[in-house]
Amino acid sequence: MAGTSFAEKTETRLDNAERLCAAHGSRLTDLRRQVLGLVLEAARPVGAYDLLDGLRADKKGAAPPTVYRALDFLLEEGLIHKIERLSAFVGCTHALDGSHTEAGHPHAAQFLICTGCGQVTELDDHGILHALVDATRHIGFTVRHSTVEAEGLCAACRDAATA
Amino acid sequence: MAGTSFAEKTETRLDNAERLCAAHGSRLTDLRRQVLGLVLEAARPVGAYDLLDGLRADKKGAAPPTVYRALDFLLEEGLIHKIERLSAFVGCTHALDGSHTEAGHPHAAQFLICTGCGQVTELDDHGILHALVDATRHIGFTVRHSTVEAEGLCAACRDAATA
DNA sequence: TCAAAATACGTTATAATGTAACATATTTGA
DNA sequence: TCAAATATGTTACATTATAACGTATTTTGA
Ligand SMILES: [Zn+2]
Ligand SMILES: [Zn+2]
Ligand SMILES: [Zn+2]
Ligand SMILES: [Zn+2]
Repeated sequence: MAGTSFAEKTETRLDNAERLCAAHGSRLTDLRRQVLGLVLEAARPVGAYDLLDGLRADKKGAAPPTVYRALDFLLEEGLIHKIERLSAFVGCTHALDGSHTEAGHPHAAQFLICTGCGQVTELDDHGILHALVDATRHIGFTVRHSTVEAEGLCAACRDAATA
Repeated sequence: MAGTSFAEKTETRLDNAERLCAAHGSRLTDLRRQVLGLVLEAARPVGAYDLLDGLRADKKGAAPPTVYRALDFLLEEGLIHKIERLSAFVGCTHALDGSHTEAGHPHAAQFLICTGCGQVTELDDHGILHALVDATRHIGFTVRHSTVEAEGLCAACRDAATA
């Protein structure tokens, strides 16, 4: 009926997402919920075609527009982010786990991509955003949306490398 | 012989690029010089396949790997940057115009993309980089490379919009 | 100088990512 | 209940990028 079922933790986050959508007057349909679930269950950023494979376990013959439309919706609702350098998607921890029940609108975030283990960490650092706005204001540029992605090594991978 | 010839200003920058390469022990070959010239003459970020079309004016039958290899070289030399959100390339003003004759190695930069006119401005703002490093250090993440791209309106387009 | 090694380029084929366009189904609201 | 809006299915295609292998050129050192 509602397709695949996910781990409990994921279902909790999906329920959070559903509430956020309802609060915006939008609908987290079964399909969108399923795609979001697939994103959340992945330990790492997932590509659109990996999601498509996941979807096909349930809905044979699903085609790219199906997954891209769901992703567009989830991006607009601020439930996921796209990592541009990887052409891949991650759940928004801010919206789905945070105590910020008011969240769910697109927000500025920063992503730390570990080239060792592939993990991506989401930051929501005001200092970075301020520095960006400061630097752009005095040349008259108005920032509407920002992409900040850093590649490097997480603490665990750095320790493993120097050991 | 050396393919297309470019505007004087471009040739000057190409000569700068050639000096930077020589200083690194690498070679700005005719092909690479031509691709860099095409990037520099474009008023805006250029896609790889637009560059390929440009190349074909001179070398009929050129294929994608030709242009991608040249782009890879130019990226490694720090002579151009890739704008991830646009899958397109721009010359590095820092390396090619700057008084920084020591430049030419990849450096952290920030890009302001105007959605009105398509112009891209390169910043080299230490405050942004510091904010990023500060925010990541205390969670043990080591930044190796950063991508910072902001979309919005440049001063001219903002004025035109509010007029 | 000349051959071996390294570097750069040519060529073909294909992978990976993303959309346009139009048909059908479902939901919403008067 | 029926029209409008929203969501999904389906086909075909556009765009971006790379793998693999062969040839040409340049560099290096004997
Ligand atoms: Zn977020
Ligand atoms: Zn790691
Ligand atoms: Zn630069
Ligand atoms: Zn503008």
